[in-house]
Amino acid sequence: MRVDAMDFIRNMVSRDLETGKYGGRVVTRFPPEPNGFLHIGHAKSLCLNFGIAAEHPGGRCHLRLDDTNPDTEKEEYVEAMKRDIRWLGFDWGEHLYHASDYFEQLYAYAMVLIDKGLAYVDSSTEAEIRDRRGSVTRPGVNSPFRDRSLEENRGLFRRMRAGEFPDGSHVLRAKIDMAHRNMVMRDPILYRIRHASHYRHGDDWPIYPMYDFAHCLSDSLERVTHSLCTLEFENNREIYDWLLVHVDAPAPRPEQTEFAPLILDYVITSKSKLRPLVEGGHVRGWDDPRMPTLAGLRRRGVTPEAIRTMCDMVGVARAQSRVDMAKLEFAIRDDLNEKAPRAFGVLDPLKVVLTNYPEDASETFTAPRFPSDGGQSGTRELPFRREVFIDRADFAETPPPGFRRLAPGGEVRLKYAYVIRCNEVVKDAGGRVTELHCTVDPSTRGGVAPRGRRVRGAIQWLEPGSAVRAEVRLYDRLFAVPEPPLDDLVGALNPGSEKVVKDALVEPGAAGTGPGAHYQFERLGYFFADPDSRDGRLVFNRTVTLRDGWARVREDGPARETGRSGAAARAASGAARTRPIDTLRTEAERSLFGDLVSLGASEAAAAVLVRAHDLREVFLAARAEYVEGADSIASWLVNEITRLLGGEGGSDLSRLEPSALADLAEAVDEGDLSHRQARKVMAALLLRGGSLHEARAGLDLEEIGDEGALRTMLDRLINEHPEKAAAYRKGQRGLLGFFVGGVMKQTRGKADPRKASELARALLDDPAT
RNA sequence: UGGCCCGUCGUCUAAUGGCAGGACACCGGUCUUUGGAACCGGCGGUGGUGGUUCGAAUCCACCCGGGCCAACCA
Repeated sequence: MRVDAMDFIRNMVSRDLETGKYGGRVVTRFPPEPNGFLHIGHAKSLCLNFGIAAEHPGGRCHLRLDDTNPDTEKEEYVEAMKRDIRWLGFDWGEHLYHASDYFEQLYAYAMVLIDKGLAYVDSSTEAEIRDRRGSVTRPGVNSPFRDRSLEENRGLFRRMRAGEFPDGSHVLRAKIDMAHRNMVMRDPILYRIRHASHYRHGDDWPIYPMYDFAHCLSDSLERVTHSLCTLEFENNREIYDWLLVHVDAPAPRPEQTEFAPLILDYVITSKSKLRPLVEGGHVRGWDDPRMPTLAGLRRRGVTPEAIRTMCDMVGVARAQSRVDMAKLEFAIRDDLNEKAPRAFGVLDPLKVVLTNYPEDASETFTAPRFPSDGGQSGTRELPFRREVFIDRADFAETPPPGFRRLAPGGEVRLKYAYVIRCNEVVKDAGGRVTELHCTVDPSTRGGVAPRGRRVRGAIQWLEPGSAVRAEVRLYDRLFAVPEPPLDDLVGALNPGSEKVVKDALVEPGAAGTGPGAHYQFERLGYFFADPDSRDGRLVFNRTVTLRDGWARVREDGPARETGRSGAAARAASGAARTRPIDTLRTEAERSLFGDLVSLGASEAAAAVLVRAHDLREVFLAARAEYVEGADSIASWLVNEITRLLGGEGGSDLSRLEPSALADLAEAVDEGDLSHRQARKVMAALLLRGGSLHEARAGLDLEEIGDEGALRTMLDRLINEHPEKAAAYRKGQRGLLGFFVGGVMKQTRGKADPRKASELARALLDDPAT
């Protein structure tokens, strides 16, 4: 299952391929720090990075261990990560890298920065550095070591590398700006001294590069094209680019793009938060089937295909989001439905004596391994005798309305065997049901009901002599609440997240099942043979239950929630009308606002001009040349020009001649130029300056206003889409855009949209026109 | 309190100024030797207020809500 939607990152990659930005190369990377286990959140990144690489001929995805912190990293994590990535279905081929292998080159790059006067050795204490960094609202102050000479910095940094200084005595910092609005840019630390043994390089290095320094340069060294990371690194993009530029990294340089991390309801992925759960014995380990780690998911019985499908379903975007567990569950069931053979399992056995079945008789029924609607085939054997066990949950002494299973005096189908009727309920002294006396209907042998008989319920059963014992572990979500509070995870644990059934029964065919087998125990869910299964002892983990329509009916009481949607509720509460002047805070602003309005600007435009003094000056100058057009001029400035200035194109307000703006506004007001044409002209004016006349001359401003031509196109559209025309006439006004848009498309944007729009409306409203 | 980012059905996500669409969930139906699967149908959304435009989810402004940033972690 592949959901074919191009996300914003794939769009960007396609665009870069078209423009030849990277010479046709597509190189991504997956850069985990080997300090823990990979989890479901990593799966999204894995799918994205490896997915994009696989979608392009020659594309590559590097596996890079980001191992620049010797304190936390271990080889065993590297091995675990490789295993998990392969299991998920991805292959880095020969592209396995380690940031720690770049230490020598990184050191050389640091020297480049020092030589350029862009990095210095700071000998302040950690606390001093922190204090001098300022805060988000307060600028920082320069370190007293900031202006050391090049020689001094070079010497100190060399000695740092030589191991002459103790931990914490010096750091290397970039020299940027201690008052920078972005905290990351306030002279970020590039290197720290750490006399620790690195898992790969032992004691070779007493200094270690920081993430910001190592990451962009590692990307560059590997000639990565698209460096994809999660949203929390947004603020780091600025230092990423700064460093590559200032060390003169070769172009084209890698570029960082951020996407929203995968956050699942009822799940947390923070390694540091998960650790206490493992160490506190709240779970069976990092691979506990309730853990969000890939190892845990695997042990739960979740398949790599299911995880990949879920990632596809979730998509990739920049909006913060929380994903409903139902998506993962859907993906799991969707995959396992095709893969898992069916078997009978009884969790809580209840004895059924078939009083009219001969004491010494027995027979064996054959059941399919997969339902007839599934792809695979095969059969299994089910022995049958006078005594069988059914699940206690499939009997109700006083059945609720709609109950389709066994009840006193009622019938149920023992799947693939017989329809039975319950005649007597036997209880112990405590009133607990101990066995049921039933009779089989011999005419239903094989479980088939004769024509005309409708037996709604069909349940699984097992013959005790042949059934095999198994331990079954029923798993549910680890946490009881969708957003577990990080400060009290233990308190948020779901007490029912694991229920162990020691003496469950499974059908004889499951005997000898080795770890790693998937089953669907009919009507119970999907199960996975745990690694604890050995020496004939069977342990099954419930991966996920089956979708259960009956449970929904039962649990949804009469009071279903029918509250208003969030949006409707919000709309009802807020919604105060705001006038432009109300957005102004000071008296001076309001006074200026009044002046602008009296000069002819609209209130909406005036409120913006009050705040933007550069636009205001252009307004004043242009208005002086076209006084009656003050309103138009203000509007152009506030809407179109602001838009162009905010875009990528390199527009510059200083290039705009006020007189050209005045001329343009006048030309539009007098019908000499359509608004659409004027927008093109405006873009040129902001890019290249000059007069209106010059700008117009350099542009193709052809506009098709010929009614006959427009009419021909519209007639055809209406004839080709009679259902749209009818819907429009029925009140679906939005469809006007379909017809106008069609004309615009056909003319490659050259039709006069106003005329096309008017004509379309006329033709649709009155076909006889 | 500063900077940056983000708000589209309950949830996730499309629509690159031109038909607000898909998936999951939910509801109903058909079918059924799994209250499963499959199939059919339904419900349901552009955070708010103004503005620009022939036309706004998309552009502009303000407001509201959310996230990230002040490790010698990544």
